[in-house]
Amino acid sequence: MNHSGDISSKLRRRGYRLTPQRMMILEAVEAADGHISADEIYARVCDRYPHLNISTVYRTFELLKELGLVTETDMGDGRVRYHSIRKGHHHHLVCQNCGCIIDLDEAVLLPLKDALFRDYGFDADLKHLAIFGRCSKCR
Amino acid sequence: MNHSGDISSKLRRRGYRLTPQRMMILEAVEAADGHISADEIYARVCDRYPHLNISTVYRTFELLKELGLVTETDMGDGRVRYHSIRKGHHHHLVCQNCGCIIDLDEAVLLPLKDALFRDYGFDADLKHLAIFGRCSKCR
DNA sequence: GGTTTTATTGAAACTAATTGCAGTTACAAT
DNA sequence: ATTGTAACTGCAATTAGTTTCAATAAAACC
Repeated sequence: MNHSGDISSKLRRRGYRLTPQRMMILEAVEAADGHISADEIYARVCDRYPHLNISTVYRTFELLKELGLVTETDMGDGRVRYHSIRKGHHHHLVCQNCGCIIDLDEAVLLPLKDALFRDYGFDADLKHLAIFGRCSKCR
Repeated sequence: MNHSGDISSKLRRRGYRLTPQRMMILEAVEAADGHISADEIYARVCDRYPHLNISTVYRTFELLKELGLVTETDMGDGRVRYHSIRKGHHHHLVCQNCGCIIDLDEAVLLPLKDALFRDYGFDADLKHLAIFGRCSKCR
């Protein structure tokens, strides 16, 4: 269940370091079931390791994103949320009226991804996406 | 060329008021060629009408968005940009490596919009969208 | 025109996120 | 084991955007 080994080497191979802060933040993201905000991670890690700065949390997420270990989604509620990539790709339909969130299968977006690649040579990063609109109830 | 008449009635019909601030902000958005940030609008309007508050700019954009007069796009550079709807719909491919922006025809997204409606009953608001990824040069 | 109602504004406080910098520390090389 | 150095951290300041609230002013009604 513990992946700190391969993450550690993944970091080191690129010249990054595995610090206690990073370990604890990564652990907390893996432990979280679902999408979690920087604030929430900060609060959870602070319980056990009080001397942590919120900016370190943001910078760690930046790094984890770069390494492809987490994805970032803006659900439109004013705070960005993060999600471990090991828990699978998925997307969201966010209703602008009632705020409900519908999980979306990746397959629906594949035709778009293909079209962008074919027509524009653009490799779209659709790992995590939120599409806004109106759900069936609110239409 | 002047639309303040029909905008004025559009506002009043919904119980909103046409204030000098709103007129000047809307004028500035129409005059801008392309996407413009709240800051830039604020600076431009302030030249002629110095007693304007930045929060009024944000609130006005919120309102104009609601009325469907402008759209909002996050190009990923840390500030949201606005665009008059009268200058046409379009979308963007934003390269996460070199930062270049490719204009995208609306038609490419129609199949996705249709699929979301058909499969999920979700009416996606794809008026303005930025898709991130890697352009042909940076792949 | 004058009065009233209530949407709107400006100012200031606040939140989420980012940045610059000086001091610290992981870890590779000795 | 010690050292050198570049990566990293905490702190404080900054930025984009939002919210609160008292004062103001559109526009509807007389």
